[in-house]
This record gives sequence, C-alpha cells and structure tokens, in this order.
Amino acid sequence: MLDERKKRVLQAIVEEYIKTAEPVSSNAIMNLEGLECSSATIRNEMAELEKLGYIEKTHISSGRVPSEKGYRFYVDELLEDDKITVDEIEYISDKLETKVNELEDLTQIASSTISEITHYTTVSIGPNTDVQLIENIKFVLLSPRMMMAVILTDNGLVKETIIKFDEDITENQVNTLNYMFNNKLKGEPITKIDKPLEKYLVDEMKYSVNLIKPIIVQMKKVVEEEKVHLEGAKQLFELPEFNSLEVAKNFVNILDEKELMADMLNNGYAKDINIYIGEENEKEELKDFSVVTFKHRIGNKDLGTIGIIGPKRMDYSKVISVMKYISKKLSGYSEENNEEKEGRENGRRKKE
Amino acid sequence: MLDERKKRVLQAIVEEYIKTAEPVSSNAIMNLEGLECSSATIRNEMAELEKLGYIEKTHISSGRVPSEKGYRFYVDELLEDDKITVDEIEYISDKLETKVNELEDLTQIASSTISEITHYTTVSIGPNTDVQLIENIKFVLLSPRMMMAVILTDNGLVKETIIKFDEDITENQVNTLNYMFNNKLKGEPITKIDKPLEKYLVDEMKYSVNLIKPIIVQMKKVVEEEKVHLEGAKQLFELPEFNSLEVAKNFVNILDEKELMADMLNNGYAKDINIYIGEENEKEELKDFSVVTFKHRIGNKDLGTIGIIGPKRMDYSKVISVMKYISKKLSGYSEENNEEKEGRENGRRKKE
DNA sequence: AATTAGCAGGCGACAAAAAAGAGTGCTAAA
DNA sequence: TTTAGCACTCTTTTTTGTCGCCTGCTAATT
Repeated sequence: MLDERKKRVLQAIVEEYIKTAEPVSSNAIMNLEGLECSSATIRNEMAELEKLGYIEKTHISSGRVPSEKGYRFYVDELLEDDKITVDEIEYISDKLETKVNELEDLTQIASSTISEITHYTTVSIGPNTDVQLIENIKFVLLSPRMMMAVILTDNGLVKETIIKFDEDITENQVNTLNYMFNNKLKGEPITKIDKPLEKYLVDEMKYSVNLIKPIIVQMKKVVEEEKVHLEGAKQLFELPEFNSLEVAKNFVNILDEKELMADMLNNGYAKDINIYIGEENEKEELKDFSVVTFKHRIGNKDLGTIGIIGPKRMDYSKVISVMKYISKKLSGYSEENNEEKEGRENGRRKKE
Repeated sequence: MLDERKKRVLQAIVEEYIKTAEPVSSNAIMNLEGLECSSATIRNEMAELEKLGYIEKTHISSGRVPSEKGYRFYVDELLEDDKITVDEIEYISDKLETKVNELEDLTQIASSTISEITHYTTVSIGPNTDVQLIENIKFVLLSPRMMMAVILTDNGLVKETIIKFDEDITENQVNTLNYMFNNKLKGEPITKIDKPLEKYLVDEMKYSVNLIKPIIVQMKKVVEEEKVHLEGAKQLFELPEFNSLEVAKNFVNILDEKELMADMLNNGYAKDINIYIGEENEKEELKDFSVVTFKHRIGNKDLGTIGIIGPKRMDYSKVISVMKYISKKLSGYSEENNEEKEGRENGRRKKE
C-alpha cells in the first residue's frame, strides 16, 4: 500500500498531467499542498512510484507520466468528485428542463450537455433491447398497401415503422392484427418479435405469410436498430495529443463505425458508471483513449447509455461530477414520468 | 481561348495531379497522348497557362498545380464522364436494388454507395421542405394524453411524431382533427403547418389552444427537421492532403456541424448536379475542399440531395459518372413508385 | 516561326552536426 | 530522513551542407 505522501505525489502528477499534457517534473509539483519538501525528496518518491508501476518516463531523463495503473489507482482511490461549478450546475439544470416529447430526446440532451461541459466527445444510444418490455402495439393502415406499426415500451419509448405489402390489406385484417399482437406480446420483451413468432402466426394461427412476413421483418429491424448519436467530435482535436496524425486518424475511424460504438456502450458492466482506461477498452482502436460510460435512467427504467470519449488523461473528476449531477437531476423526472404512465394505463384499461 | 495543345496540357496536369497529388513537371506529362513533343515545349505552354491563371507553382522551381480557375475550366470544358468500370456498374445496380420500405432509405443507400465507390465522404439530406406537398395526415391516439401524427407527402416520404398533451383527449377529438387537418392541408406544402394555421384553428374554428398548440409545435418541428446523414468520413484521412493537421481539423469541424451541411446542400442552384471548387464554396470552412451536390429524384419528384466532399483535386470525372449512372438507375424506380402511388390514391378515394 | 537541347540557378527535402535545455540519479552533507 | 549540488542523458531546436528536381533561358535546329 502506498503511504500518504506517495499518494499525494501520484495525485499531483496525474492532475498536473491532466492539466498540461506535459511530463511532470519533480520541480513542477513541489510546494503543492501536502508536498512541502525539496524536489530531491520528490524525486526519491517518484523513483519508487515508478518501480511500483504507477508512473512512467517517456525517456530516461524526462519528467513522469501516469501509467494506466496510475490512472486506475487515481480513479479508484484519489478522485474527488465535486469538481463542478455553480455555473455548470445552472447550465445543466437549464438544459435538462427542456420539454421533450420523446424520451429519446432526453438522452441526446444529456449527451450534448456533457459534451459541452467537459469538452470531450460523447456518444449515446437507447436502452438495451432485451430490457425493454412491450406495453402496447398499434397498427394503423395508411393506404391499402402501407401500414404503420407503433410499439410503446414500458420505459416510455416509442418505435415506429412503415410496412409495405404486395397486396391490399383491409381494416379488418388490421384489427385482428392489433388484437393478436397485443394479446401475444404485451408485457414481453421487444426481442420476442422474431422468426419463431412469425412461424407461430403463420403455422398455428393460419395467417397468410404474405401478410405476416413483412411485418415481422420490418418490426424486427426497427427494434434491433441502434441509433447512435454523436456529439462534439471536433473538440478532441483541440487537445495536444491530437497533434499526432496517427491518433487523429484512429479517432475518426472510431467515429465512423457506429456499430463499434454501440457495442462499446452495450457491453458495460452492471454498474451505472464504468471507466475504461486505455488498454482496458475491448476495442483495439480505443487503446489510446479513455471511455466513461454512463447508464442513465428515470426511476428504475433504463433510458440509454452515454459514453464519453477522451484522452487517457481525461479529467475524470469533472466527468464523474457532471454525470452524478445529471443522474440526480434525472431522478427528479421520475415523478412526472409516473404520472404519465398512470395516464397511459388508464387508456389501456379503457380499451380492454 | 486556349488552343488545343494548351487544353491538352492543362488536362494532363489536372489529371496527373488528381492521381498523384504531387506538383506536375513538364517531364511527367510529355509523351502522353497528344503531347508528343519535348519537355521544353511543354514548359513554354505551361508558362503561358500560368500567366493566364490556370496553373500555379508551389515555389519557384516546382512543378505545376492546377489553380481553382484551372479546375473550373477542366470541369466545364475538358471533363469526360465515362470513367466508370463494369464492376462499379454492377456494384451500384446491386446496391440500388435493395428493397426499401421508406424512400428515405434509398437516399442513404445511394449516398453510401457513392462514398464506397469514390472513397470520398458523402452527406445526404431529405428533399427541401418547401417542395413537399401533403398527401395525407393521420392522427392516432396512443394513450389518453399521447397522440401520434403521421404525414404522408407526395414524394412518398413519411414523417411521424409523438405529441403529448396536458389533458386527456377523446377519440372524437382525434376524428375531427383528422377531418379538419386533411380538409385544410391536403395538397398544400408541408410548410403550411405553421403559426398562422394554429391561429386560424384556435381563433376561427374555436379549437382549444391546449389541443392545437402542441400539435402545431411538434409537427412544425418534425417537418423542419433536417436529418443529415454522413458516410465515409474516415476515407478522406487516407489522402495525402490530410497530412496537414490544419486540413484534418477543418474537416472534422465541418462534419461536426450538421446544420452547416444541411445549408450547403439546400442552397444549391437549380441544376441537379452542382460543383463547388474551393473558394466557390460559401462556407469558409470548405475553402480547401470541393463539394459536388447531386439532387436525386424519382420521376420529377425531389427525393433529397447528396453531397460529396473531397479534396479540390477530387476525381470529378469519376464522381460525375457515378452520379449520372445512379440518376439513370433511379429513374427506373419511377414505374414501381407510380404503381405504389396509385394504390395510395385508391385508398384515399375509399375514405372520402 | 516553332521546336528543341542543354545548362545555370533556385528551392525544397533530407541528413548530419551542433547547441540549448530540461530533468534525473547519485553522492555527500545537513 | 531530507536536501543541495552536480554530472549525465536525452530531447528539441537550430544550423549547416548536400542532393536532386524542375524551371527559365539561350542558342541551335527544323
């Protein structure tokens, strides 16, 4: 275990490096609070921290840079998460109070707010498909060969899609579809809209395959679709590490692969906030970056995941603070949302 | 006016520079077809072309690079647009035959196909709002306080949005809304969904403002919304001009501003294909790039605009060829679409 | 009059050498 | 245990020199 002064030295190095992006010398951090000693003493401490693997030299006579182990220790043990200013609090509150019609928009607003405050790039994605339950399905005929399907989920999301047919459809058919799908799927996860369901409806329930197949195919598609939303890509280019074309190129490659990002956000652990530092990222392309993912919810309902992509020397402290504050703010939404849900449930009862 | 050989020299310089991105020397282009003379002769021609402003030197003893005037002349007078291979034709045909449920997807498919074949970045956007006519509006109650509005336009696009109310809505109200909106708006441009309409419905028709206002606000929003779609951003980073961080940064800045791109695509001239070279671009950020915009349609109905962003030494020839071929292919869609439209019109008649 | 061969001169690109600067490790003293 | 001091290492920046490319010009040729 590190003694207090070593912790203090490590913290100083990490924070200084986060601020300047330059290797930190013994001179630079002496005289800081808790480090009132000579640079020689600090050099001795640094030598030991290096032996333990928390910091590294870029070359033999350079200052020190945190290693990934060093960042990890910093994040786990030394981080103070109250680095958020009054102005920022006000700005966030303001943003989150925007009235939204679709909850999806809320995720995007949270995402762009985080990007604006932290100056890092954010990506966001809707809730994991397998935790969403179907609350209601509605088919609406738009023209004889064109139908719209609307799925309401328990977390308040709405998914719609157009379905086209090669033959005319009657209002009657739409009505039985409405009945059948709701009967079969209400309360089930949306992933239940699948091949077996198609088989069941055609083989057992004797629906025409020409009718059912396009419906299942299209609904399955819209349900599985991951809408990745990106914010603030250009901001990272202001950072000194982006002077390396290699890094810049890597970064654009990442952004260009939406599926890659969707993966990244979905494969988080159970925790609401996860931090992946450099090599800890599963994706090769992200090994020079740190990613913080943030699953946000209203009440206990998953609303989606936001990922912050920044350099390894990301200002973890600021990022975590902002997330925690947003989390807190969003739980305030909870009551409003409950009201809404009651309303919807009444509606359902009326129809049954 | 340039004599034939000067044209040939200019053409050779432009094409060589497009291929290599290196200043073109008199040696490099001699012996090309139509230029069977010594390098000295070519140097004389080059000196004159430079005096006329078609080509430039990067430094006093360097080879020549086309000026923007040079590119412009090349594009207007020298370009041959049959630079498309059999493989590419096959690839495009294949892609465009994908079955789409929403015409919007077709624009995206065209856009990504172009990006894949040319290796440039493409952006795409739906049709200009003021050319789209309302064919049908449908309101559907999803729950007592939540309604969905669907707008079908004459070019086959579907726009949907959720509207939330602070008080319960009855099926009856929805029915009169359906009647009223269709009655008032069928055949009108979608931009007619605006403040004055709200005023009319509330003041003249005595609808409750609590009912109408959210409808108009939300529908207006969805109608005006520009969905910009981006494809192949990373590809430009393979180009040698992206070795300059300055250029790379500029490029990411452009991509990050979706409104800027929407603007760019909307402000085209009447022609279907427009070419903007360097400074010809309205946007300062694009002055190092060339943009080719391509308004594509089925029959005479605008389906959206695709923009190709590349270096000034873009392979205009390839780009134009691909676009023309896609245009041709899409007109094949026309018949299918007409069938579809007839179907829809039948549906309308039935309801009236 | 148009074309060409040949050559001097200008400039960038690259490499090697030199100089400057920053920070460490170590030693010896406090 | 801490500190002052210094030699040493390595990067960064600047300087210098060389090489090669390409042009413009001149004089000769067609």
